[in-house]
Amino acid sequence: MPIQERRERERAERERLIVDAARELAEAEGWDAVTTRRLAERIEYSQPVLYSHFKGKDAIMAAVALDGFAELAATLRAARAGAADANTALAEVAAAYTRFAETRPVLYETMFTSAVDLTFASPETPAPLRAGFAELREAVRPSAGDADLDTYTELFWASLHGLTTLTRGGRLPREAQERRLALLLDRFSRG
Amino acid sequence: MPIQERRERERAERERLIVDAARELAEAEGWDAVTTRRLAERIEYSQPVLYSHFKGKDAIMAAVALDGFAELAATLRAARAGAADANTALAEVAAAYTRFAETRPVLYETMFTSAVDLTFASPETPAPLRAGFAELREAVRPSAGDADLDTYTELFWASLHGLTTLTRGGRLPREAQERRLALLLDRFSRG
DNA sequence: TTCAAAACCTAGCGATGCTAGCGAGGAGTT
DNA sequence: AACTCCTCGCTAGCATCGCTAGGTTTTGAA
Repeated sequence: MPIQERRERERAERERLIVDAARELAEAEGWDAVTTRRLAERIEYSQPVLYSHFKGKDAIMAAVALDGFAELAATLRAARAGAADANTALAEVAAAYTRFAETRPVLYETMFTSAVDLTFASPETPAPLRAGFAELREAVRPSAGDADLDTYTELFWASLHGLTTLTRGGRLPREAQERRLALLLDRFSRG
Repeated sequence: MPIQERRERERAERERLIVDAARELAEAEGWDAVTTRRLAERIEYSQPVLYSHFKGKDAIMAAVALDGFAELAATLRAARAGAADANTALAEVAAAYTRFAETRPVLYETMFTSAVDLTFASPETPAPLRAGFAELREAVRPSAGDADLDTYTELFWASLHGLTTLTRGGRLPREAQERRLALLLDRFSRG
């Protein structure tokens, strides 16, 4: 029955519409400005339609976060692929990471604040998260030495994450960010 | 006129009452459960009294955050003071930091989420923030080498912060936290 | 004792996330 | 082609939120 298929397709399209609209609004004005009423108006449907797709506003935020992880993974992949040797690859990946967080602050915050309770290095982790983690792992692999690779990757990710969030929150002076990154790479490059 | 003094004293006491009650409630049930109505009931005053002390709920959260920074600074100081040599001092400080974040998750999150827009290493920074930063700086000083000390401290702080927030958010497996910490110390201990 | 000025409370506003319940219109059956 | 059913999306409304206006009580001084 192709009718059922068409309906499912249309439903999927509308779900995409919701997530994209939510992300655009959030990135432009923050999540407080993304009310269910505004979001419904934006997609030209009524409010309750949102709840036939998502359990609530939190679930919409989680969907946006997942999109963000997919985009981050792609960004890191591109950065790593375009580098000549291992050390510049690591530097490029780190720079791409902070650039990503800097240019999409709301999206980045959503990715790490929303109630997605899944770990990075786990089998049941969503694919985009695993992909991003894998990119980082390959980037740090040459300098891991005899340390456990996953643990080493986690620490590197945590350092990048700490740098970006503290800088974004105004806790660290933004003008010294490059020096901090250089220091980080210095500590993580030499095996 | 001692009457005026008594009033100011009572006002200060009540403000303390508000902040403490807010913190207790938040640590027990999260900030969403800290409504202005519940908070007012808790301190046995009416709602508008809160607004004669603070501009809004955000300001109350900021006050709680500042208390948290003072407590963190004291914790770090105690950890550093009780260590024999430089390397164990650094390890003790790092352990105390993550323990602090682990045992007071809501407080810690408040400290870094609330809209306090002040940097660590700046003259106009509140004292508790400066004190905490100073403790970290002294802890990492012996291993800073020829790197800029403030930048080095900021990177160390950021790494600790990233580890705690990612672990708390469920992004990193909790059972490997000690190994990550050991790896961090390994990278930051040798000058 | 009177009076002005704080101090504080009751009541209510606008907005939020979310849901109940109804009506229209397409899908399937005879 | 007519009828039934059921999915879909809407209107309307609930409970609760942060916050504020306006009046009432209490307080300290004349």
